[in-house]
Amino acid sequence: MDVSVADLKSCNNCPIRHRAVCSRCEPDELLKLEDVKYYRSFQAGQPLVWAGDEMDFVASVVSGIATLSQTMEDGRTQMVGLLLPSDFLGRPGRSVAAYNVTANSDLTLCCFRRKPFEKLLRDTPHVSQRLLEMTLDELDAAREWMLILGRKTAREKIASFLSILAHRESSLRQSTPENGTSFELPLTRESMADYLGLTLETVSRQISALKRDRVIELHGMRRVVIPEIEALIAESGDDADGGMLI
Amino acid sequence: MDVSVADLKSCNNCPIRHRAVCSRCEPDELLKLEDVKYYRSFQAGQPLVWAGDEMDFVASVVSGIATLSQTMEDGRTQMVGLLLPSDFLGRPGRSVAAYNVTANSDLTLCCFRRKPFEKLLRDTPHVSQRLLEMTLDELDAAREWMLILGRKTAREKIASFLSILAHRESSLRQSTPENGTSFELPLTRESMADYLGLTLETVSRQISALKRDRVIELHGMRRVVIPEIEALIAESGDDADGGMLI
DNA sequence: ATGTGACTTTGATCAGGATCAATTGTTTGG
DNA sequence: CCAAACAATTGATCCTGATCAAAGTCACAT
Repeated sequence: MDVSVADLKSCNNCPIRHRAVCSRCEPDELLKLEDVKYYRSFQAGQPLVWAGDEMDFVASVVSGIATLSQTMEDGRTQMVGLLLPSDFLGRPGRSVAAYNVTANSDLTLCCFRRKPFEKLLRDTPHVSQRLLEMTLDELDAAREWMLILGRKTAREKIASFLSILAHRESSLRQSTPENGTSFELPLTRESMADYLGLTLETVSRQISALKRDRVIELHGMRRVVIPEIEALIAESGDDADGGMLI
Repeated sequence: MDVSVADLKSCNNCPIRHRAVCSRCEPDELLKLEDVKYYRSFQAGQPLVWAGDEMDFVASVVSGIATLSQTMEDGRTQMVGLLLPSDFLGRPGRSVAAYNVTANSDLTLCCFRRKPFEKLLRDTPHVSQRLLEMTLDELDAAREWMLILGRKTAREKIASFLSILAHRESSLRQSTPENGTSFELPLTRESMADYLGLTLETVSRQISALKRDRVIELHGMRRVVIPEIEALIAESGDDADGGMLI
């Protein structure tokens, strides 16, 4: 799924064209966007912005995974956002980053200079409407996440996270999760811990426990197979299906 | 701070006029809003909507406090939103409520029928721009809240919550929190527990502990006095000041 | 192949908060 | 003024997940 920068001169064959903040744009609006856009790439693990930094751009994630996180003085870290391809980074109207942003894999961003983008936001309703929609989706995801953080047990947290990933995996194929679905874990144990408000040891133990109980299979350390999606959802503590956060 | 429905026929003397979703509207836009608006009042404790219900309106909170919460089958509850006067309830483009909404005090809403409001959103940029801004603020608040839920100790959670309230209290007076600030707790111990991902017993114990340690004073069960705001913030685990969520 | 460093697993112990249970305090309405 | 319902406090005990520690696995460069 790697996308080389060379492929991206034009928006026409952009892989996130149909979901990103620009998805509703008419051809003439796209032209205005192209004027202020540029691509940047980052290596896995690289910090992108620190909370408090000046940030003179906003961006769409083109490929790879970025995370937003907050850190307390003593080092405790909580992830507060997971940015996947087509997700939007930055806040119009604010020039100072509120969170640490890290490239969790090799990452390509489609950046827009902030000032011109803000003008566009005022002038082209298709952009601001899409951004509103995306922000509302993110808010829903954040609220689902709050239930996970505040009320779920460690096992339920892991099962919820895995069923979110399974759901997203199958939604890429425009289907619903089915038995035998498999995917790569996009995060290390430590990042999962920061996502779920756990320690990395607890994450590891609970993954081992789910494996022992035959709820999941592990092939290598990263590839997960879900033999029975219903069983996983049952472990997540959700009645229907573990929230379609992402 | 009670507002009788009779006072509100016109938007001109509306108490939330300057902060609500309508705050950027021109007089002619306000007229369109007035066409589709109506007021509803609820008593303290009354459930307003259940997750899954049809919801044919969106609304601004005029006075009182409403909460959004999610419940698991076994009854575990997590509050995911706290709606204060001027906050917006409901999601344009979605007719089914995603959360339980409860009136936590006597409550007055300024409701808009959903369909006409959505049309307005498309036609009047001032409304959609303001809604985007409010949604981004809510997302920031949700992310601050995620740090509290995922990584803070019970004592830090209570201290964070109290310093948020202190901050909001003094922001009503357009100042920063100062020593001797006092305010009423707007929630019961149980609601605080649902907010913070704790049990009501732990909430009670930690409030008692903060009182014992002279970080706060309690006058009656609900009125809190903060003798030294810095001391409270230090207990919250935040470096600067415990997040200006609300 | 060997070593290095990052990542992961597993074990032993501890502590913070949950749970269960009993009182006490506060409103409300008769 | 008292009963009843609700809200809050406090105590005793238990258990989940954190912490401290060690060893195992993997990818990769030399």
